[in-house]
Amino acid sequence: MGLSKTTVSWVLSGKGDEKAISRSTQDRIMQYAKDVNYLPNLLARSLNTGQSGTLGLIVPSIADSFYSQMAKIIESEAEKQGYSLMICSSESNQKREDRMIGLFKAKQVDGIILAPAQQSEAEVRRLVDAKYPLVLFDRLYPGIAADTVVIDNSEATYVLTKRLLEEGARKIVLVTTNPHLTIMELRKSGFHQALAEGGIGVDGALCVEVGIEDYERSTVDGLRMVLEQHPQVDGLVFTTHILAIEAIRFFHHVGIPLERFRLGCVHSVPTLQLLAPHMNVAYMPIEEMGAAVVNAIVGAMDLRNRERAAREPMVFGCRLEYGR
Amino acid sequence: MGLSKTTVSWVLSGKGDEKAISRSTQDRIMQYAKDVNYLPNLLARSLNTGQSGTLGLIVPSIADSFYSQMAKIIESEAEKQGYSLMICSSESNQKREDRMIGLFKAKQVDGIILAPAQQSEAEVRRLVDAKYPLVLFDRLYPGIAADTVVIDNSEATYVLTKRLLEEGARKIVLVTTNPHLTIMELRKSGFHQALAEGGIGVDGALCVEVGIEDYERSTVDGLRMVLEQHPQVDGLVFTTHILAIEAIRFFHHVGIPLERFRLGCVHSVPTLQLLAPHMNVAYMPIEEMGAAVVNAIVGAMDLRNRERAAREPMVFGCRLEYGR
DNA sequence: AAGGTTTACTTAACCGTTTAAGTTATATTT
DNA sequence: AAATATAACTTAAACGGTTAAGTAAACCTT
Repeated sequence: MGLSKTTVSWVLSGKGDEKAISRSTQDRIMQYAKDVNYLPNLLARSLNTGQSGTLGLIVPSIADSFYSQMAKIIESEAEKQGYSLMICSSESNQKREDRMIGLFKAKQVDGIILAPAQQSEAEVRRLVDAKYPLVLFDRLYPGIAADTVVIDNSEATYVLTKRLLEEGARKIVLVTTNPHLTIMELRKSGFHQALAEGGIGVDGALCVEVGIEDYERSTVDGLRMVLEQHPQVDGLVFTTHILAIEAIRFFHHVGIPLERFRLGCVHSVPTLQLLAPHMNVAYMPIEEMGAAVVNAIVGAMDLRNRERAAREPMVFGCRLEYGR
Repeated sequence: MGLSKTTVSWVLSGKGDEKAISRSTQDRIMQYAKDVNYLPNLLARSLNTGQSGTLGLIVPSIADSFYSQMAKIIESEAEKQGYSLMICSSESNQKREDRMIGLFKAKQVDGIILAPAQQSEAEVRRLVDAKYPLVLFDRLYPGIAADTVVIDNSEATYVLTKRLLEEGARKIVLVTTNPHLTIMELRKSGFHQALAEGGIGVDGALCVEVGIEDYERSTVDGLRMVLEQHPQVDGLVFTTHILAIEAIRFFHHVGIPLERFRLGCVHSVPTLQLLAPHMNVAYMPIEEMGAAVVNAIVGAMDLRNRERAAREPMVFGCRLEYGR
């Protein structure tokens, strides 16, 4: 074209007027770009500017409806802010997660949004120490000063359990999983608190802890055992929809009518209320949390290398929907 | 360190011996890399090598369980082959999809895996013409010579419909959506063929076409209308699980017992068989399709710029699971 | 008419890698 | 002892952009 790449770069990035490039040259460049379907090489641009315009999202399982919905919201929120999103699924595997964090760093993503697989802190702490823009969600790391977005975990089970008590349940089982996660401890403590306030001793609190691998069998075994030992169980609180579905499957299978139990569940899927119309559900506010996550990561990126105040987790209340 | 970056680059990329770098120097470099937690800048590497080691995946909706499961499989298959995956959700929006294709090209992804939002060919054809490595799935473009992975769409509804006929259904409604998609035409034609072979005139074939936006209302309205006009309907074939779930919700809501109908559905979710135990389901072989997609894209990348034979779509049969 | 501004560009360095093509000192061959 | 090979590196260019600094001509000022 007989023009330096500087001129072309200026024009294409909209600095033509500012840099006093003549109208005719600008038009010529724009026309040519259109003709050859020019697309900038974003790798080159990022290498130069140090910003990739990409956020990384790591979730335990993209096939889980909660995380895939979050991913959807986060992607659209990120797009609004001019960022694109790389999504990876750690499959609840710490090794994979660590590899993915490394990959994201190597690919120079501007910030990482992470719902960690386990409660392990090592890699998370390294990110924080390196002042890498990071937002955690659906997990709590009490000792780590990273922005965090969570639901009010103890409140969710607290309100659900209270509700079951109001409905007349007297012998309630908590069905939970991943007990090493802080969020699950909190869900358990909300359950306990409601029981205590309801005049039911926490000592007698029943709890089925389901292993996350082979949770199908594990749920069935746990339920069978607790129901054998405590036939008078009349309420079930599930800490996640997956457990509720497995339990429903089990009850269908063995022919125990669901109506025998008052039910509560943290989070849900569209079919759950069809399966158990009297299920009380604490819905996670996915849209709000997705927006909060993206706002937080953008904030963290703006403040990169400046001092960040150690912030309190952003805690979102759940929307309660009562079963009939 | 007092060494040229060439030396360092060679050692770090494992060419130390080949390039005759002394053991002590190699050790020193490796040790230093470990000490400073060195991570290569993959942008720079990609800029240089022309390969980003990244595949792009665009699905109509990452929150849809079919696509999120596919995404999960594709990601793990891609990882096996040494590629990482960028996932984007077009939200069934052609503009968004086009933007994402552009973004992927600009980010120099090595290949694009696409389940297009609409039947529109323009952008897809441009990719093919530019010999951009591309694999399509869950969509058919009869005129386009790109690798394609689909289920046997007409077979799926054909077998399901046959099954309903065997079960004694005589007045079967097809509940479908997105009629402009070739895959949906095929599903309809499979339905028609089974009816014809079953001695039921295709002329009398009933079909509810649900709009994809506000499909909840649209499903309800369509079902209500067809049941009013044809009270003797005794079978329903759904071209996707979403429609089946909405229909079940509707029947629950208005108090029509599901058992009145023989049921069939293309694809399913774990809760569907709980909701309707007599639902016959044509399961998409997600693992196989995911592996096929990744193998195809890797093949397309290897052949980049060489002539590619115009290939037939890779058609996968569905696994049928009969309701009880 | 000398000096200053503005217009319309170009040069060159840089981002962090890879890689073809040197370079220098030492070891081996004839 | 001269020629040749090998070991152990270094130099410089390239990938495709961005950007600070430079330049030459045209125009404006006093």
